[in-house]
Amino acid sequence: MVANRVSEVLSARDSAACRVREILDRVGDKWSLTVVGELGRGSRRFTELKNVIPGISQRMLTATLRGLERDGLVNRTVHPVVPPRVDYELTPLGLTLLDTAWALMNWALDHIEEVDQARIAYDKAG
Amino acid sequence: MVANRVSEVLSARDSAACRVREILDRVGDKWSLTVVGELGRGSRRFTELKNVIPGISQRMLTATLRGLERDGLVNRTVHPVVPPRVDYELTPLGLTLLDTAWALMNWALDHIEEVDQARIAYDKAG
DNA sequence: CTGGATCCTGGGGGATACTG
DNA sequence: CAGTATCCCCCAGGATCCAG
Repeated sequence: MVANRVSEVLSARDSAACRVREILDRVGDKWSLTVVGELGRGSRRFTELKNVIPGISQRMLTATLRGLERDGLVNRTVHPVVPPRVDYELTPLGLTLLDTAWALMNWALDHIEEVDQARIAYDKAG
Repeated sequence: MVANRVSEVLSARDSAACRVREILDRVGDKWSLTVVGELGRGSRRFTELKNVIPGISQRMLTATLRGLERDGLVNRTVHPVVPPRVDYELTPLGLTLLDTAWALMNWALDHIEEVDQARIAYDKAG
């Protein structure tokens, strides 16, 4: 439990902490993390992403991709062909997020059971 | 760019992927990550958290702590004294999230500038 | 058939006031 | 001090339609 840079910056209560939270808000939501994780496996088309991410609506996929593109994490490439083809891939900046994104998803994967148990116990006690 | 367990599970399109996203939704939002990060530095009282996390409302702090408690990440201890005193601390499960949470926050901290530049460029081009 | 824009509703989330 | 209750607004996000 080292006191690292994050905790120092956070405890400073300055605007940097606010900015970090702003970035987290963009990059920490489930769809962004999922999309980044999927694109980490390679370039994908819009429909491929939609098919591979069950439960996401077109609207949310579009919005998520736009946000990631705006933040410089994803490149959008339109191929002028018929039928239209749009490829999405991680930028170098996006690649730097990949390990962390996967780490968080791995954590979730590893602890689903424990979280479930905790919820059951909490709801029973409640 | 290794193909790890997460990408395998995600590509399997089974319910596990959905559950992972559910957990991410709870644990990946900015307030939960921020609270976990702060509690990683040690036990905190309600008001201490509120003071140290600028911008959070009582309502959101309460809701965030409740959610983390329900998921077994945070312990809530009420001391029967006047005035009342309530301490929050990470559970062992919560501690397992700490490194990853800090990693994500460190990533945000390290890449604020790049994200800002990307946004400016994107908005200018748009 | 692909990707994007529009419409509309539920609930996330802030501000404020009140309680044990 | 540590919440709960209430009001209210805004937008996340699903359903649907549009363009090429």
